[in-house]
Amino acid sequence: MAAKRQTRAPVFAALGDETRLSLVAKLCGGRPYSISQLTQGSKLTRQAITKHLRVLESAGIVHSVRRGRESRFEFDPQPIEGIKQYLDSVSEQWDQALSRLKSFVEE
Amino acid sequence: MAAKRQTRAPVFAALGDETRLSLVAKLCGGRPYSISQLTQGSKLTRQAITKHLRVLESAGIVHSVRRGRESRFEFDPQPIEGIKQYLDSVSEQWDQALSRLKSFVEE
DNA sequence: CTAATATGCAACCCGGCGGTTGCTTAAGAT
DNA sequence: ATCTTAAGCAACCGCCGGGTTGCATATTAG
Repeated sequence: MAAKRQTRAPVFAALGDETRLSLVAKLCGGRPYSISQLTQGSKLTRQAITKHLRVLESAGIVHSVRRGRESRFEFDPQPIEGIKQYLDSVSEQWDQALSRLKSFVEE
Repeated sequence: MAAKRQTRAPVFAALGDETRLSLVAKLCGGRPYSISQLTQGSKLTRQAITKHLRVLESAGIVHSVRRGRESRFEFDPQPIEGIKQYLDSVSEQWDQALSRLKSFVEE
């Protein structure tokens, strides 16, 4: 699974939009929502919401399941876990840099 | 500086680019880098790198300090800590949904 | 002083993104 | 069989983002 590297930028990009963030906020509650349901309350068109959902889907953050005439979207946690790990590694590097600096000053 | 709330989408967007991710990777090591230094090794132009740095700066992830004729960029950890917290809340919601589902199935 | 280095500024190009409108097709409801 | 609701498809639009080139300016080196 080493070939999966360098693929977290699209995940960040997918989350880099307020509309998409609110969609994620709704969907991560566990319950699936149809496109129409997700459009309710939003000032945007159904097609606009659909496009945003496709972006999230391409990033692997959600997936759709056709159910009758509606397609229900469900949350998928793996990509977000992935970027959480990445951010942890960034923080860790930073913390190590800080402690190196501190011990340097102290000596 | 309290009126900064609900502004994590720009942070995600700033990280939604491979070039910017590698800049962050370099800068989070603690050592400041000038624009020319950051351009070294990259196939991009100095101006391209500069633009990326400005994007990161607007998101609060880095800041520049003028030093003589060069401007050195340094990492700033707060915005990334912010989105880490946000992602934690998403994961938490998801986990709670899972456990609710589990206990529902079990009864 | 002069040359070289580091950056800033501005214009420009192109492609993709966010969003809309219009029409079509698929499934339920009556 | 018909009406209605959910969604897909496609074209179109304005705009911003990533990238380049060209030139101007400031600071350091010789």
